[in-house]
Amino acid sequence: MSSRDTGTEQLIKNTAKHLFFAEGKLHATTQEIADAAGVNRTLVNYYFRSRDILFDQVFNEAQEDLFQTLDDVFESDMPFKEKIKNLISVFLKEAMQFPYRELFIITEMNRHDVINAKKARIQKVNTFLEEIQLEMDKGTIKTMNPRHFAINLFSLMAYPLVTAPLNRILFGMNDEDYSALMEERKQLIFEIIFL
Amino acid sequence: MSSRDTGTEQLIKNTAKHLFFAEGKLHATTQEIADAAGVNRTLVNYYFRSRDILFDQVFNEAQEDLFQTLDDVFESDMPFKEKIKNLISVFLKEAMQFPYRELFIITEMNRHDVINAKKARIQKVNTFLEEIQLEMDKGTIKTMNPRHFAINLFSLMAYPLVTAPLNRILFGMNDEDYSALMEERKQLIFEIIFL
DNA sequence: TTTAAGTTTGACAAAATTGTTAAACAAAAG
DNA sequence: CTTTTGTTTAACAATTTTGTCAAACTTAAA
Repeated sequence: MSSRDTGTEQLIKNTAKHLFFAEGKLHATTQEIADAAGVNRTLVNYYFRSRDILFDQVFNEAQEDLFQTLDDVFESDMPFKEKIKNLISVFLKEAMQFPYRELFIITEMNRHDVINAKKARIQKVNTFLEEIQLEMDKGTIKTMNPRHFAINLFSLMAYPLVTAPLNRILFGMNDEDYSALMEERKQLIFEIIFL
Repeated sequence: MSSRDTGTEQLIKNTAKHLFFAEGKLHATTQEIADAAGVNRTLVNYYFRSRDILFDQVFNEAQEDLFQTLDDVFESDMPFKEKIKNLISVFLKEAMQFPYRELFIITEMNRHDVINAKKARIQKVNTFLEEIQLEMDKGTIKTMNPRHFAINLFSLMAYPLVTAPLNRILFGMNDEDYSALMEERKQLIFEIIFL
């Protein structure tokens, strides 16, 4: 860090994340980011050199944050059911704040050409899948390809928040009502996934 | 139509839809669209006047197509379970071809300021919700807010296709394997939703 | 208080994207 | 064949977005 830190660099980055992940403004311009942050646009270049570099940083941190959250949950020493309950609680909380984070990751992957994950990452996923398989063997959850279990879990958590603007309209609900509906899902998803 | 139809207008629109809905290139430029269609860029202006108008048309048609698909399924005269089986089959097929269509709708809604649905549309949704409620009363499906049932259903169908690029990497699967996994879901989702 | 280093700003330049126009072209109608 | 009408193209213009730079500013250290 430099000798004098005004927090502007973080402010810009956080504002960008808010526009991308929270508001779903997936193609915000540097001007829009600067305006939202209340700073001069050239500061984006001063701190990040270019728009692309800012995007890359946000992209990488989004991935790291997501993986960190999942790792924290899975490397904790709990019985499987507890882990899942915890995962739902933690993930849904983050997803309610940043519903479009995964979407941003996906669309950025589509813009460039798809990257491949680190071996360590894939290993962790496999460990999770094995843990799921173990539960199936125990009979706690319905038998299927463990990937389906993981896919189901994340679909049930993430998608309703992505489609919130559309759902609110179709269901005739305001923000508050819809949030309440999402809260209910913590319990509901757990019940669907097990049993 | 005009006296001489070269099909170029449709070609441009279809190519745009393919970039947006199939490839997830949610912010393709007119040049990228023209290139993908193999036509001169100015034809986009000739046929659509402006980029915005093209986007608006694609947006409206995406919504119409989505709703039409759902209406066709729900206004058909079948028992509930059959309808759902049919919905899964039809929707998943479309979603495999155009995984990002709903996403495009959502992000366009976020770019402008959210529109409100026609009353007729909301009425149809309510009819569907009532039908779900009826099934719950009959005991065919787990009792919950019918909106959850609808949300669960669409989440399980749509999200795995949206996150395909990420999932393929994390699960170490190629396109073919992942498609096979998605095929399996037709049956799987049905089993999760009922019971 | 002067200096030095980082920060912020506005003016400007460059690049990317979109839109316009006139002319060339192609095909159907007269 | 000529005319008419719709289509396509290339050159150009306008706009939007991004990037650069020097000067002004601010604060900490000398």
